[in-house]
Formats: sequence, structure tokens, C-alpha cells
Amino acid sequence: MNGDGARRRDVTVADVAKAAQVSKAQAARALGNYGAVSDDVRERVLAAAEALSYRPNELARSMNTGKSHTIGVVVGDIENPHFGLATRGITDTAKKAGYNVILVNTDEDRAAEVDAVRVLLDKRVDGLIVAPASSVDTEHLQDVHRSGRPLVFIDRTAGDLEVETMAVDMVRISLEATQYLLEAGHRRIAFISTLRTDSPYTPGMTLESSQIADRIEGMRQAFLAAGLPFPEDLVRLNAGDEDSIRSITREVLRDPNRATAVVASDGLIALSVVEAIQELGLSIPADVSFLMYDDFAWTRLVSPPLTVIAQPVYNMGVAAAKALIRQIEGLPSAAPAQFTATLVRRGSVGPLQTGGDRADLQPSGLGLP
Amino acid sequence: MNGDGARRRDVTVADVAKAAQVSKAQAARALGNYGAVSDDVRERVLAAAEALSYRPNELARSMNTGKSHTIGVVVGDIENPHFGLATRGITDTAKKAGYNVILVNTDEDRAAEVDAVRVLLDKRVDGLIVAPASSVDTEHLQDVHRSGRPLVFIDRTAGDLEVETMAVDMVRISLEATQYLLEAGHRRIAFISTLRTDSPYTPGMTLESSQIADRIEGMRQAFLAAGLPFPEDLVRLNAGDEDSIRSITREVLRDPNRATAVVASDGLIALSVVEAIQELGLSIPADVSFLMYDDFAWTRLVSPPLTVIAQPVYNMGVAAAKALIRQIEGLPSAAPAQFTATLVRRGSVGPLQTGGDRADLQPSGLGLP
DNA sequence: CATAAGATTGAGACCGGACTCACATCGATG
DNA sequence: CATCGATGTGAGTCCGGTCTCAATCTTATG
Repeated sequence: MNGDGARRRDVTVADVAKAAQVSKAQAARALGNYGAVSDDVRERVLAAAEALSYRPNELARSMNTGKSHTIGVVVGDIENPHFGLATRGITDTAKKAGYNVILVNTDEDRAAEVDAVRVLLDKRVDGLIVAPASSVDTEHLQDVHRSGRPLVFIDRTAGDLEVETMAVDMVRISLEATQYLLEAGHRRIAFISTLRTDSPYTPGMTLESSQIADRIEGMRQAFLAAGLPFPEDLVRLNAGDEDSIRSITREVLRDPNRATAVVASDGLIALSVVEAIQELGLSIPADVSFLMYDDFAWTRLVSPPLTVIAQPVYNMGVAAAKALIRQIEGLPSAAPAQFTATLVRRGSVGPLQTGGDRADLQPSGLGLP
Repeated sequence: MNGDGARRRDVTVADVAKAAQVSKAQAARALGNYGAVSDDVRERVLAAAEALSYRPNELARSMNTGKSHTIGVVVGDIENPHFGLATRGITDTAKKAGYNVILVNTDEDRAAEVDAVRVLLDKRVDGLIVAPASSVDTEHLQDVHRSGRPLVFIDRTAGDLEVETMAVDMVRISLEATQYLLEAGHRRIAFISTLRTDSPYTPGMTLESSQIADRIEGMRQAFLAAGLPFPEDLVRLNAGDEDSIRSITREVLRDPNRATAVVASDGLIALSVVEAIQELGLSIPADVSFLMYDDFAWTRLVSPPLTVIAQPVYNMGVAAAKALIRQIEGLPSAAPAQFTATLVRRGSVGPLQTGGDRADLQPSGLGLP
């Protein structure tokens, strides 16, 4: 109970120095543990600091060391467990190294991101970890990079900036997953994403998100390698809110030349897609095969358990933080890490039903046995 | 290789002043938009600032305003969607009011929390929002409160500190949920929580978590009101990792005098509990009724959909941030908000099966192979 | 015993803004 | 025309630390 009542001004080194009867400089040295200080002085100062319950003002300290021991993290949506986990990896690692994390949410809005980056820079964070909302419009990130401030991307790349990036080889895993679906006989494979675009998907269009672009590219390559036409009409973007996801799912599955497999671009979409499928009275995987990105625990619980693409999100967070801290502390950067996503085959993908009572289920061109 | 070599000093007001050919004071006034500045000077200064792409150093600004426009948030685990949502509510609101958020994870560890609070205070955050890991050991929080720094609790209370707290009336909803189970005929109701304690649950023991204590209290009251004995033996704490949750679930359901209903204390536990139930070959709700805290989207997807206790987590986050900012800005605090959790009856609670032999373990509702 | 190397110490200059104060300037007023 | 209040303006202080520098005090050594 050393509290001498409500104290408005904080205790400063000057106060401690006075109490310990030494100069401010000596007190600062004893407290900051640098320079030469006699045992006698050190003891007196530390005792005084203890008695006054002195706490250094990190702001002032940052002012002239130039280091804030704080890193800024800019993500699209912490509410999404994907980022929740990544953030956890980042904060765990940062804390261990003595850094704090300022978290900013952008809602995947570029303007918000520009703002976030500026604010964090103004606060003099030591470095930034960003999941770029756009891989196209990246001027603000280029500025950061050019200014020499440590920067690491997570989850997505941004243009062709030469910035350390922690992300999985998205094209590869998308290709693998698509091949898996193709082998099961599916030809009409839908891909549903919330990515906002100005117009519906057309081949070759520029997509803001490198992640989504890569996923589509992986699908395209798989179809190409199999000598099959890529069903571009089933790539559905702009699946904004729950309602829109449902209606898109319905569209895609009602079409006379309907999809027989659906790939959901993230866990949040997946929920609505699966609900829509259930509402249509279709069953997984008998009527529709289903596959989603991100391996959340609940995917094991639904029946059938969902086949997913697992990404080492936590580890990516850890690696991003480590890489950033390495940059901040001027250490040589480690070999560029490559993270591998894995296809976890559970029960939601099944062979294409050919015999059913619905003639319209037949895949377009080539009939497979 | 920018490393530590490329030391570029930031542009400061002094630089801008020189470029605009005015005094530092005038430049500061024009930039900070305070005091009296002639149009001529303002224009020149702003132009110079623009040309040099000047950005104010928020650290320096904070130094003498005493405001950092940053609030600290201390939670147990951001990875848990419960906190993810709350955090989202906080950051959304904070941003709107011009505040940033420094997020710290404590892993529900008191020592980590003490440390987190100290660090945030050292960084001179304007206020703190804390989900106290312990409602018992709260000295560090009392210190904060006594020092007069704005503080708001979320989700849980801490001792009898008179601090604004955003939490649901946990006793009430627990009582309601328990009554619901009692009405369905259940008498052996298990409660499983990860709360760490030194010894197994015994009535009247002091629990670190006010939340858990309240939930148990609600159950007790429901039994009491119904004139029934409260099955204390089925209150299971220390359900640490997945394995321990499973084994506890098994224990509770294998006992000759086994539980017929299980309440999971949060969404993370729920996953393992449900899996364990499935593994035992029991079906929900025919063999076991199930109820959990927190209404996550996936609970609607499993079959049967899970009956849950929904808490307005996002709104609590919003309210916490608003209350804190009100405190920071010296505004009168609003009327204490009371949040109400609601029991969402879906399909996982059913009437007690009487008489039926439960030796045969037919999986029926969940888990088709 | 003198002297140089080394350890301590205090004064004061920063860091980058915010803000006080004294000193112009200037039009308006009586 | 003298006076007054309302701007403008620059010099300088302050916030709370870090850090340089010169002065002082100990030692060890020739």
C-alpha cells in the first residue's frame, strides 16, 4: 500500500534523482542500466525508484531511441478466425521478443488500409505486418518499403514489391484440390468468394486479391492439364453478405447445367454455402461435393466432416513476426520461407453421381463413366 | 539492403519552418491548426509540408499533450472467436473516435496480465479495457483504478472494484438454461469448463473466474428452486487441452449414474465435447442433451443444430470502448448497461429418455461415417 | 610521489512537437 | 491623434527520457 493517494503527475527520473540525492543523469543511468554507476548510487536510486513506484515513460524513451518496440499489424478482419490465428502467432512471437502489437482492422477496404498504415507510421511503430487488401493498388505500401521501414506481408502479396511475404503456395494447392475434384469426376466446379470487384468474373481480368487470383489460376491450370475447359461461368465473386452468398449458391446449383462441386473461399462463406445447400434439400456429398479453404475445428463436427484446405496460419503469423523483428534489429533475413497448404480429405467430396434421376446433372461435354 | 545503415531522419516542423521561411512556432501552429496564423504563412507552411511530405511524430505530440489516443485491450485469448468478436467491437468503435488499439493476449495467465497492464501503462495508453483473468487476485487492476486511469472491464468482473463492466447477467441466463434442462427432465447435468483451479470443484470454493462462478451459481439456484439436489460431482473444471476435455466428457457420460445433459462452457470446449460424445457412439439429443455458451455460426450447421446461449459480444465490445472513451474524455458515464444473453433453442436438447436401455450405442443424430 | 588510465559524476544538449510570453502590427474607436 | 483590443510572430521552455562531454575522484604503475 505505497499509494500516497491520487497522484496526478507521474514520477519521473528527476523525482527519483532528487529522492536519492544524485543527479538526474546518474539516476537515469542506474535506472536504465547503462554507463558507469557506483554501487552506492545504484542502490540509493533503485530504492528511491521502488519507494516512489517509479515507472519509465516509454513514450519519452522512444522519442530519443527512435525505437518504440511496437509493431503494427494491419489485417482485413480479426473476426475471421483465419486472421485471429495469424494474429495470435504474431502477438505470441512479438511478446517473446519484447514487442507489442497495435492491431488495425481494415474491413478489406483500401482507403482504410492507407489510413491505418499512415497512422501506424505516425505512431512510429518499428515495423509493419500487413495483409494487403489489394495487390494492385499498393502505393502506400511501396512508400513504406521505400522509406526503409521494416515491412512484411502475410497471407497475400502486393504487386511485385520485393517484400518478405509469408503465404502458402496458393496456385499449387488450388491445383491439387481441383485435380482431386476432377478425379472424382466433377467438371462443373464452382468457386465462391467475397472478393469485391467492379464486374463479374471474366478470364484475364485483374483481381485485387493475389490470393483469389492464385486460387482461380490453380483451378484453371488443373482443368488445362486435364485437357478440359475451365467453367469460368462458375467463378462467382462479390458474394458479400449471407444473403448474397445463399442466392449465389442457389443460382449455381439450380442452373440446368449446374455445378456438382462447390469450393468456398473461406470459412465464413462456407457457413452460408453449406446452409444454402441444406436448404435446397441437397445432400453432401451425394448431390454436391463441397470443399473449403481453412481448416477450422468445427469442420470436423458437421456431417459429413468437411474436406478442407488447411493453411499453417499460426506458423505464418509466427514467421511474419520473426522476419519483421529480424529486419528491425538489422539481422540478416533468413531464407525465404515457403508454407505449404494441405488438402485434408474428409467426407464432403464424393464421386460424381452420374446415374441419378436428374438428367440435368450430366456434366457438359464429356461424359465420364 | 536498407538495414541499419540507411538512417534517414524524419522531416520535422523545424524542417518545414525553414523551408517555409517562418519560425518553428508558426509552422507548428499552421500544422497543428491552433493559435493565430496569417493566411500567407499558413499557405506557405502547408505547401512546404506537402513538398517535404511532412508527417507529425505522434510520439512527440503525445509527450506534451499527455494523450496517446491509444487504448490498451487485454484479453485471455484472441484466437477464441468470443474475444475476436469483442475485439472487433472495440476496434471499430475506437477507430471511429480516433483511437488506436494495442492488443495483448494473456493466455488467461495472471502473471502475463500483470505484465501486460504494466507495459501498457508504461506506453501511456489513455485507458484500458480488460477481461480480468482472475476476479480474485486483482491488485494490479486496483492500482490502475486507484491511479485514476480510465478502465473498463469486459466479460467479467474483478473483485468488488467499482469499475464499469460490460457483461451479461450470467447467473440469470444460467438459471434459465438450467431450468430449461430441468423441464426436459434432466437431473444429472454436467458443466465442463477449462477454468484452472488447484483442486476439483467443491461447493463454496472460491473461483478465479466470476463468469464461471456465476454460471455454476445459476445452475445451483435452478436446482434449488426446483427443490432438487444440485449434482456437484458433475461440475468439472480444469478441462485443459482437447484430450483432457475428451476424457472428462467420457468420464461424465460413462459413470453408472451418468450425466444426461452436458453444458460446455465455451465454443472451444464444445468442439471437443461433441467429438467425444460422437466417439462414444452416443447421439444428441436422444442419448445426451447438449448446450453450450456462445452462439457461433457453425452451431447451426451441425446436426442437430446446437442449442446455445447467445451473448451480445460485439455490442459489449462497442459499449466497453464507448464507456472507456467517455471516461477518457471526461464525459459523464452513461447509465450502466445491462446485457442480456438469450437461450437459443435449437435441436441439441431433448427430453430425458426414461427407461430405455442405453447399453446399445446406436449413433443416430450425428456422425455418419 | 607523480602521473596516467579508468571509474564516477553532474550539467546540459538533444528528440519533436505544444504552448507561454513578450513584442510587434494594425485597424477601429473616442 | 492617442489608445485599445485583436491578431501575428519568434524566442524559448517543457514533456521525460537518453546521451555527450568535461570535470572530479580513484586507482595502478613507473
